[in-house]
Amino acid sequence: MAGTQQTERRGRYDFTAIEAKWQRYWEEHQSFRTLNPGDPGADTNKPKFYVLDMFPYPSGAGLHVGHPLGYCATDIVSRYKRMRGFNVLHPMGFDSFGLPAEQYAIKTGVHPAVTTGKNVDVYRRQLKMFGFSYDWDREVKTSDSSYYKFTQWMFARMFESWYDEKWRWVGAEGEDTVGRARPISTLTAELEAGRWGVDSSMQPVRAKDDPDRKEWADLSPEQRRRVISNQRLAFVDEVSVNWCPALGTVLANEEVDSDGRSAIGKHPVFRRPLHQWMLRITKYAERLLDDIEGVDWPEPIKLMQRNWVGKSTGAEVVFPLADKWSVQGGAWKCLDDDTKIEGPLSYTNFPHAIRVYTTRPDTLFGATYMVLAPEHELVEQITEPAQYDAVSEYVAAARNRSDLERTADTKDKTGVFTGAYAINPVNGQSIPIWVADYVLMGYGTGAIMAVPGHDTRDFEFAKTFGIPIIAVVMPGDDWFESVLTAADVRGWPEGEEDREKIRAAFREDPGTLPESFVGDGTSINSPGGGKVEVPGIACPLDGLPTGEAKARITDWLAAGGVGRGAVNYRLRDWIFSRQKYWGEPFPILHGDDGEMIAVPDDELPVELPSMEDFKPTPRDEDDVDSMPEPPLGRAKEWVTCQRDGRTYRHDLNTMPQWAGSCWYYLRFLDPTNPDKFCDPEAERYWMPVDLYVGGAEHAVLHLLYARFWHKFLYDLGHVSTREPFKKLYNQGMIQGFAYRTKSSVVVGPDEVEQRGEDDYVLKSSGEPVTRVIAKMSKSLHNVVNPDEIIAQYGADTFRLYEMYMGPLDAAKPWNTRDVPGLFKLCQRIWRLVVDPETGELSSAHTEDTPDEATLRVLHKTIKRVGEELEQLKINTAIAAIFDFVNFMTPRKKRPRAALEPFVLLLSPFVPHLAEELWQRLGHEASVGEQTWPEYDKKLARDEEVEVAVQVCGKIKARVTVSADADEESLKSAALADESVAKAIEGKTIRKVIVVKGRLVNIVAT
RNA sequence: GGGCGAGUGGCGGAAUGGCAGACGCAAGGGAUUUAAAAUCCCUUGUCCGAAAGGACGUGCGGGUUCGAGUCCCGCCUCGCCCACCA
Repeated sequence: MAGTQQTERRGRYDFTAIEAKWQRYWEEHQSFRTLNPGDPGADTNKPKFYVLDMFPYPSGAGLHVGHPLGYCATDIVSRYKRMRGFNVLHPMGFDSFGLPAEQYAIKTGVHPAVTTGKNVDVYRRQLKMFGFSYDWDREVKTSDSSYYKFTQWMFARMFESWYDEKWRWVGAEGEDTVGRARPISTLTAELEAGRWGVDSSMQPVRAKDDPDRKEWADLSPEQRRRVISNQRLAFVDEVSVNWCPALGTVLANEEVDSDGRSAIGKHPVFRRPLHQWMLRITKYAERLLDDIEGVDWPEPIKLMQRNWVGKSTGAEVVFPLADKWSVQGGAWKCLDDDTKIEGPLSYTNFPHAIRVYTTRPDTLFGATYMVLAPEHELVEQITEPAQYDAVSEYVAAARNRSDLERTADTKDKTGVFTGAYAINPVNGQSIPIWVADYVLMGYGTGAIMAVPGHDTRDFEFAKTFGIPIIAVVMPGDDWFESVLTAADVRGWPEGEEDREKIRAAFREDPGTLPESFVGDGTSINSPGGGKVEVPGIACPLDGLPTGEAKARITDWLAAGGVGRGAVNYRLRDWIFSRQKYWGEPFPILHGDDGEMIAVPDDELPVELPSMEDFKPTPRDEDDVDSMPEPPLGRAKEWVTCQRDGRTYRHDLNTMPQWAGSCWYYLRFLDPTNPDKFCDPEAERYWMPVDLYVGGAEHAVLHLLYARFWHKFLYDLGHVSTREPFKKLYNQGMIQGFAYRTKSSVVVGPDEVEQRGEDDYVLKSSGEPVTRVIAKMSKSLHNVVNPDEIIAQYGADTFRLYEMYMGPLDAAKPWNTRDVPGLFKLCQRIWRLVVDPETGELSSAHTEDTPDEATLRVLHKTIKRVGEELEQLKINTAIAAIFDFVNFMTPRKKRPRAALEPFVLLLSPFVPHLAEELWQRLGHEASVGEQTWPEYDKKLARDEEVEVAVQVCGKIKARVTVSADADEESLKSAALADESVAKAIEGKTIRKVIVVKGRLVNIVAT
């Protein structure tokens, strides 16, 4: 008995020992160390391939099975590419600053530096367990001061740069580009030389573009400073944020629940305008849009980025306030004696007016009221005394509602009338001005002209408050038909005459229909000039199709000084500061007089001070209006510093979670460089990232921020590519099982008992439940920890299982029950080579030349695995491996010449097992250093194929023919078949379709 | 409300417009074994049939085509993202 066990042990597939052995080997031999150009021994003649994972955020829970999905895939690609002769860069690091670490630290009372360090160690240990071929010498952590030194350096560059929108230049990649970031010094040089001046809104302008400009020399130092800070790409501005007094901090929108309370602790959250650091990402909106077209990303992700930037075109229009202006003798006359107007009226200098943005200037004649956002600065000025109480009450209420609350129900429109009126510039009519929270301060100008006839929101509002609705665009018949059908309004008439009646009714009062018409059509009720005395020539639009009407009226607005064509983006500038402890400090010093300077490069990093008490200061929940002081404010010694005999204070904010991940892929190229974020030669060699794999949850924010950051570095000449990530691949989510009761309560697997096939009941009550697929979550107890799976089956099995679950980009449920199938595959592969009894090479092993059948299967497998890998179809590549093993298993002879190439094929998927087998087959060097096997085209292709024969599309027979049989011989072979003959008996052959190597279809009647 | 995906056996999933269900899991049968595990072999979409064989089958309804899981139109369900963006 003991003897049997011993021999069995000697030859069994001992994955624990094998995996430990080879992980040690790789480490000792530095198998995955990647050389940079210039390093001794580097071979830059080889093509490069940069495979990047989205580095993890090291939370306290450790890796879950979702993380390694993408990591397994990139590891397989890396190993494959190495064998294909590429220099492969495959690094890993940790995104170790951020809110969750701080929250965890607050909860446990342990300093975030300590918990983060521990978590990183856990993650690193887990990642190594999988046998991933990372170059661990290149590991980076965003919370290391040697790393964030450069995050700060880059921020300082943004602080000291402006965006020159007029700059035409040919970029490093040869494209002609308009607009780029340039150092602030270039702007001051232009201003000081008088080539540039400052326009009426204190924006720098070229001298030749604005004859009325102010000269730099005439500005006070204070004004000059303001002009410059308004141009910085990193700047401080007052913005409306979610302020939670109880937590003592500002929260991101994602951290506020739909009930307007904080996700953590359920404390009230208020909208407050606060000074925050902002990054001027909006300057890059157009380039972010343009360049997304040139990258190899999944189309849905590209679309999401486009939508996030949200470009729209239309016009900005001036609506003069009715009590300040009148229209006399074909000109605007200002009734306010104190107002002095210099020069002709234009969109930018028109005083006492509301400016709006619209995508539909063609509907101007249908504007029957206006709306200001509650935060709009004019609300206070224009509200009539009689309305004052109602308006301020409404504004106060809106102020305290979170964005989520405000947008939660979009059906019920609320608002109040200000008592004031504005003049519609196209027809001189006065229309009422309302305040309503359905207009957002952050988009366009924070004010709208409301056209209830042609906008769903305005339509609802107008119906609620009894405001007139005018039709100014006539839809086509389809629209009437669908609206009337949808609303179940009977009696859509048949005749032309009746159609005309419906159209007339719409023309008279579109409010009688169930919804507004928002599409394109033909302008009506827009007569223009003659009817009312207005300035300039109010151009008539009647009869014009929407597109033409837009163009015509935009020209008229510009000519009359009451508007101009405009482009708008949904994208906002990036709020870049947090009032937290665990993040990068800003490299900014504040002087007593409000002056801000960047910390000089040679004094970076600005180290995060070590603090015992890193918690935010909680405030009384009712203390809504006192400003939060960030935790860094308590590091008294750190805060103040002396420079040139003056006292400065460090900025107390820290950067958001996203900051470090904006450029980590660049640090991997040269991770220990103390002087530069990365050596330019290394950057030119490795960039761009050839394959970037990660979850779709980063589809917008991280990927947009990183692209912006990269483009900024590109503008300043620090990187050589316009885009950082050439190809992006989104791995799908790994889901878990859950169970739903009749009353739709979802419970986890631990509350359920399985009684039979697809038969589950609640343990507590015996109530039957059905199995459903749900997100893995702590509350459902369906989270799977990879450690357990690896302990039981090994890393190679784990890798195979995750890759075999389904397509890499699809969401799919984890089912532990399927894992043994892949373990069995490893064992079967093992036994193809090793005799399980003796541990020697299997007795079927032979040095003979493989027979033809074996060669054919082998070469087909080489072809299939390679082709599937190139397309990241790893699941079907593994299916090909199964096929090979299924073929080989029952064979009496397993020639070395067939097994060796197969082991090479295996090595990206199951690297430990492949190394062990390779060694047992008598090789010294690592399997990873071998060259990927080539297949013989002839052998990979079948000599004979079975072709289906259809009669009228129904399969009647199968015939075997030579693979390159031509159409004629295929046809005759098909017709020669008995059952085919029977099926067409007595019929005439109309047509024969022959698809070479596939099928023959005989059409007979 | 808008946008984008996806719906194929008991389950995970294959299938350049050309033989639906590769491969795996689960299930059933057999060999081996004192027995079990492991291993190896076979069966396994549904319905009718003893069998040969036949009919039906890719969420539902239409269409294009010699031929549709795949393309087009309309609907249903699920998932994800955005969400009053003027």
